[in-house]
Amino acid sequence: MPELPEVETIKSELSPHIIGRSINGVTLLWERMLSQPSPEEFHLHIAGKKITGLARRGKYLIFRLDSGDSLIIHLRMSGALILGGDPTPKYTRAIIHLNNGKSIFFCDPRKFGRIQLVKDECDITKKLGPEPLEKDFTAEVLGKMLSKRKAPVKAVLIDQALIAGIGNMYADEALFAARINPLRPADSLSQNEINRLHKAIRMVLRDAIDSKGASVSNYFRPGGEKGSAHSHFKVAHRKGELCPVCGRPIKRISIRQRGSHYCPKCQPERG
DNA sequence: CCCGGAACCTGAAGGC
DNA sequence: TGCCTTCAGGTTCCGG
Repeated sequence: MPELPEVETIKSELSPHIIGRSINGVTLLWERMLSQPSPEEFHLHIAGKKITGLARRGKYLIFRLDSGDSLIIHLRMSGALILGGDPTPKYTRAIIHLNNGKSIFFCDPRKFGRIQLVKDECDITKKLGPEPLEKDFTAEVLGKMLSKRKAPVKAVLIDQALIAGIGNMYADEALFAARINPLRPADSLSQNEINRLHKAIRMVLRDAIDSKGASVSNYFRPGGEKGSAHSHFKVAHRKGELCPVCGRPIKRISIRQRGSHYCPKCQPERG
C-alpha cells in the first residue's frame, strides 16, 4: 500500500521524466476516480498545461501546473503510476498523455485511488499534520499529540491529521522498533518511549525510502520495478513468523479494523 | 473534539 | 477442482 516512502519514491523517479513536459489530455476510464471538479471542467483546465514541478505531501502526489492549478493524486490502497508507451497495463483507470508520446498510467485494481484538480493545493494539504521527516516534527511535537489522545497509539500514528504519511505497515514497524505495544493508550507513553518512537518513525521511513518502498499489494515504481522495503520488515505482514529479536511468533490483532502486527515479548502491554 | 465503525472496491486467499 | 466467504486497508462519513 503506498504510504510516504512509496509516494516519495514515485515522486523522485517520475520527476526527471515529466517536469517541463505538457499534458495533452487525460483519459478517465473510471470516472469516479475524479473527485473534483466535474469531468468537463477537468478536461478543459488540464489540456495543454505544462508540469512545472512534482511534490509530495503525506501520501498525496502533487503535479504543479503552469496555470497555477495542481493535479493531486492519491493512490490509496492499490494504486500505481506507471510511465510508458504501450501496451496499456492491466487495471489502468486513467491515462495522463504527455506531449512526448509517453503516458502515465494510473493502475488501480481496487478503484480506491483519487484524482483531483484544484486551484489551491493547500485546500487539501492544510488538513494534514506535519511531515515526519521534516525538522519541525520533533519529539516534543509528537509528545504533545500523543498526550491529548486516549486511543491506541497505533490508531494515533496513522491519523493523517496528526502526522502525514504513516500508514498501517510503517506504523507497525515503527512501534516494533520503539518496543511499544500498539494497543497502549497514546497518552500513557513515558518521555523515554516518546523519544524512542520519534526516532523509530524517522528511521523506518528513511530506510524504506532507501529501499524504494515496499512492494506489497499492487505497488510498483514508475518504471515497473518493485521496491524492496518489505523484505526488511520485522513484523508488518509477518503473522506467525518469528520475531528477529527474541524468536517468538509475531502476533496479529485488529485495531480500528486494521491488521496490527507486533511481538508480544518485545512490545509488552505495559511499558 | 474524540472515538469507533461502516462504506467504498475487487483480487487473493482460505474453508469446505 | 470449485464455489463461497472473508480479508486486505486509506479515506470519508456518520453516530454516540
